Amino acid sequence: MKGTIVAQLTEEQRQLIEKIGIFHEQQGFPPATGRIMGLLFVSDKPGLSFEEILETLNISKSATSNALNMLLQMRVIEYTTFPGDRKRYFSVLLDNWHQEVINKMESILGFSKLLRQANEMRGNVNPEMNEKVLERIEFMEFLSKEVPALMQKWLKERQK
Amino acid sequence: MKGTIVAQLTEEQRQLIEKIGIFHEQQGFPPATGRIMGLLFVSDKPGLSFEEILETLNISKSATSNALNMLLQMRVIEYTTFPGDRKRYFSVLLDNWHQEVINKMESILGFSKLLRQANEMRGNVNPEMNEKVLERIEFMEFLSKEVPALMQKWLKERQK
DNA sequence: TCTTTGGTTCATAATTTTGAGAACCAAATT
DNA sequence: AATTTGGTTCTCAAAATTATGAACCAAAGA
Repeated sequence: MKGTIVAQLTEEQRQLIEKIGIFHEQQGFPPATGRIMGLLFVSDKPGLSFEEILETLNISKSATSNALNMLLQMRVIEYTTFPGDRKRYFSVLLDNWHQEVINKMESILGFSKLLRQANEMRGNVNPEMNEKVLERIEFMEFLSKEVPALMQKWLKERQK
Repeated sequence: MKGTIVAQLTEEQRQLIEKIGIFHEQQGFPPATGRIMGLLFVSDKPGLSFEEILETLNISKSATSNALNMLLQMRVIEYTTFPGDRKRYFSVLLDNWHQEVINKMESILGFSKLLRQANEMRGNVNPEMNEKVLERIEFMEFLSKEVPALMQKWLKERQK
């Protein structure tokens, strides 16, 4: 990994990377990890190597390694390889919205199960609260029930 | 605030509070703040005072104050007062799912705007990526467009 | 076999977050 | 006027998170 000179970013690009980074931080990503997402979205290359990422963002090797592995494990990025080239070229995984929505729904459903437990545990001391909590549970369940149909509708709509 | 003896929690309740707390941590709440949400969901009282919260969860006054103010500001809890009683009685805000969904959609829409910028900035060097990113943008926009109708459907469905 | 490449892992430093405890304060009570 | 109540705010310590730099390593190339 010699000191390759990497195409520098414009101020515009830099700013957008930071904004995308901040969005990801708000979703629970560590800063450097969010910035990598920003870079991968902003870059016009089909894939960026470990080295390019590290140099363009000025982060250390270890931070880069950890961040990339985290993003791979979360299935939000992917990489391509080429014969005769040991490098991996990372890019945003763009085909996973389906799975992402499903995961979100599962998380919501998990919470609704906890609320159901809470409702049972509370007994009928406060029926008004039980009812309201139940309403919320049912709304969550309604959402997860409806979402598959919504995704179908989307697929149909953009097919045209 | 004298050393009032507060109804202790069962082990079952304690565990459920922790689970609800962990769910909230995953959504970005600090631990104590998540636990307060757990307590408010599990408790069968219509509202818990500052003192009761602090004593049942064994957290400090300052942590309690900060957490409650944070939750109030996020509009996930509310409080009731009674004439001749200076205390506030805190409870989970249960009527805000509508606003919560709207907020989430706005956040998603904000991200889609960033992606649109990224697409413009990239130009047409990598048309395949542009197209996939655009697809994702449009999916997000589709979601925000469909969600109001979905909420209407929910309202209708549970009216019956 | 020796070196380079493309990373990973480890120890540790810097930063951020979180919470405790004490001081403080205004309104109500004595 | 003094005290109590229901908190808030400040300072600081502990803990957790994030990132650095160096050491390390396996595969490939010279």
